[in-house]
Amino acid sequence: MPRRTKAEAEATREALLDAAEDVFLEKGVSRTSLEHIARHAGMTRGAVYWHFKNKADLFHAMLDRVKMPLQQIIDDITAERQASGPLNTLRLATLHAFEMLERPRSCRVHTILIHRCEFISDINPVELQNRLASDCREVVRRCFQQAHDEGLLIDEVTPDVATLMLHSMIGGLVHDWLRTPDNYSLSAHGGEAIDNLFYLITRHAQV
Amino acid sequence: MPRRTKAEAEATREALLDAAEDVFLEKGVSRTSLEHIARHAGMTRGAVYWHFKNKADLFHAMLDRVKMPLQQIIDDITAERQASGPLNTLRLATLHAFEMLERPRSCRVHTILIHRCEFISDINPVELQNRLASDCREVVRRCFQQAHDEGLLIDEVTPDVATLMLHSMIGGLVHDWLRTPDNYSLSAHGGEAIDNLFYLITRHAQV
DNA sequence: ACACGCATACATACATGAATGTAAATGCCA
DNA sequence: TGGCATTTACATTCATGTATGTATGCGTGT
Repeated sequence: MPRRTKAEAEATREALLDAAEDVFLEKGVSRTSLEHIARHAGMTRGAVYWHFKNKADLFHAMLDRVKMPLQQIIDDITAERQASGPLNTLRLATLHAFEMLERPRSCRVHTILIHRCEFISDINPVELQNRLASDCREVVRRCFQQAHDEGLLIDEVTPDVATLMLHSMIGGLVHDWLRTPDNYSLSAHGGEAIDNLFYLITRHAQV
Repeated sequence: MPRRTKAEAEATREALLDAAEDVFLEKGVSRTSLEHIARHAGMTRGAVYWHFKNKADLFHAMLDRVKMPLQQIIDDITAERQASGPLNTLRLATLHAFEMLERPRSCRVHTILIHRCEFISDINPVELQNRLASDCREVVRRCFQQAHDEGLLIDEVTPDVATLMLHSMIGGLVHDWLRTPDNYSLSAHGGEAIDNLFYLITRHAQV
């Protein structure tokens, strides 16, 4: 059994995570055995246990390889708050999250999270999503509140309604797209829907 | 083992399906054993196998107990096409689907389908959802096309964009709600978002 | 109405395979 | 040489599907 360098061990760990992405995506998390992941990576099951405590640990490590789209939106909003106005901030943050999500690994991992897993030991993917959704909704609502206070939203749309509409549309676009990510571009289609929504709720100068 | 009457046997079958809903919801489909379902129903595993071929068969029977929200929308649109104008037809169909989804069994079964299962033998829940989504999108798009042809949509919104927005919003609202169905009313919140969307895309008389 | 025999609707037993986690072995390199 | 990063071996549990057992309902004939 050749002893490995640190770099080689790290490469093994990455190979296992890559394999997990592929196999989880293909078979779903529950029906994937650690043996299968190991073989897919050209290793044995012992190597999986050397690097990860169990399937849940492996799953967590896989999730940590990407940033959640809603977390991406929160970060962008927080970072760009003063940059280009609240509505544009929101819009750009959403479009950016779509772009990030279209990266192969992000797409894979999020498909697994949304469509390929139920519970993993003590991990509840639904709660994970819920927490992020709540956080994001709050950040978005504050941004819409600011837009409203600055008179940028049309009168008929409150910050709460705007938040509800944007948030649900993002969720629907992402879930739909993740079901068949090769069929169309999230950025293009999703971006179009989002741009239209912002157009509709934005107060335009009267001419 | 006393032989049961036909009515009793049917009651057993229903009890098993009820148990499946409860246990699948609690533990996810993959991690639920048929033994657990049987016990939950006060039966043994033999009873499950008498009534259902396997877990997939049981799962299918459970799904057949409810109508999918998107199928509900398709049916309503098809049935009410000439009734009250395309936009109102769409709107009412959507609100109706939300109402139906709020029924306890519908809520349970859809939560299981969306958030509690990966693959079940040869069943792919994602494909199931995809097929319905495609069908519904097509029906909705035709309805929006009709509205557009009758000059009911504002100029800036094409039937395709309207379809994309409505469809993704419905999806997002439903997915979000199913994660915490006890926290708020889908009909109320979802209905509000939908009403606002229709308000925004409808051409209003100029005064 | 009653008796009989078959079939049903379960409960229980059996056989098997798969997956997990842990322990022990391995070989190489710092 | 010791220890690391793996491979291999071991022990156990769980879940599945199938086979078998059981007591009664049901249908039919008298």
